[in-house]
Amino acid sequence: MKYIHYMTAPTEVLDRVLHLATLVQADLARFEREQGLTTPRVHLLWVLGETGPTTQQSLAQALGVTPRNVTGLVDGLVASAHVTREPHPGDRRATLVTPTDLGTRTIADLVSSHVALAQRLFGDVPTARLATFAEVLEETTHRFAQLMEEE
Amino acid sequence: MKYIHYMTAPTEVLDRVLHLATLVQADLARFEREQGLTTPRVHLLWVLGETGPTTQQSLAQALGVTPRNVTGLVDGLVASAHVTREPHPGDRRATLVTPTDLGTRTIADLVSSHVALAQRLFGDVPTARLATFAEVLEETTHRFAQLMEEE
DNA sequence: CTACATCATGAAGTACATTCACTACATGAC
DNA sequence: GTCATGTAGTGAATGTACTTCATGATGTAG
Repeated sequence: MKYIHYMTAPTEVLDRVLHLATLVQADLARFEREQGLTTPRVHLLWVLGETGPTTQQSLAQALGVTPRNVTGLVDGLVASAHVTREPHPGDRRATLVTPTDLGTRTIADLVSSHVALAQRLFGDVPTARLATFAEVLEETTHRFAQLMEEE
Repeated sequence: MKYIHYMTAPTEVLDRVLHLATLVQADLARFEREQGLTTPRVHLLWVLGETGPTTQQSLAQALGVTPRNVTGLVDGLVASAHVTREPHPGDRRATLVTPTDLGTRTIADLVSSHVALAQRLFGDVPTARLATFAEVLEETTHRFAQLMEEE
């Protein structure tokens, strides 16, 4: 009854990757509901956790969105008391988006949730198989990044 | 260049999976720009390609959004002439969202782009390695789906 | 000091998504 | 048949995310 027949072997593998990505997304959505946050705001907090206090320009670049959009995201996170805008010590135009105590705790929860998810997913996979899995992933992403370059 | 085989950490593997998902997403974004479509609309078309003409209720369930939202997505796809609303033969309340010629062609392009991406990603991976990769994926998603059930 | 670039934001617009209320229609009980 | 109840789709209102364009404030090179 299906309109489309597309199941070749590589396609099936890609579909499984996408399925896993969907499940991971669902896990993140649970975290977001618990914390009363949204995906873009969590993404911003994640970047903030990696870099520490950052200008909105840098955040825009890291998130791949326009600076104007970061203004809106930061507005929301200020309203929910996850971050504050601090003056940039060396540039009076810029603000340093800085996590509050709540923000720091949220980022820590996010990281531990991420690690726990990885453990649940891959913790029981035998070492040799997991190594092969990771290698194929690395080769694949590397080759794909090269293909993107060529265009 | 590595001579020592360090044990692969689950978190590192998860990060690689997410990285690959990001690259795939970027490839889809290219398709969307070319076709003048958005991710939710492409998703709807994809489902339509799998199921054939469908009620908006079914689409809402398949997409995991509210029926009201499907109304809006279908409005957009009707405006861009990708689908039409046809009367449901057995239920005068319902409409059958049906791809137009353009919609059918777009779905075909989407599928072939999907297959081509899979080929570019996994086409050159040796069969045995790809099989292990797919197995780990399957075990992982299966185990994870079970863990989600228990809560 | 002037010219130009950069940081953040106001204004305006589009898309996605929600909830709530409502109309039209279907279906099972009597 | 009629009545109660449920289902399909949409209008209204709202919130978030995202964009482009314009502007004020500040930094920087000449």
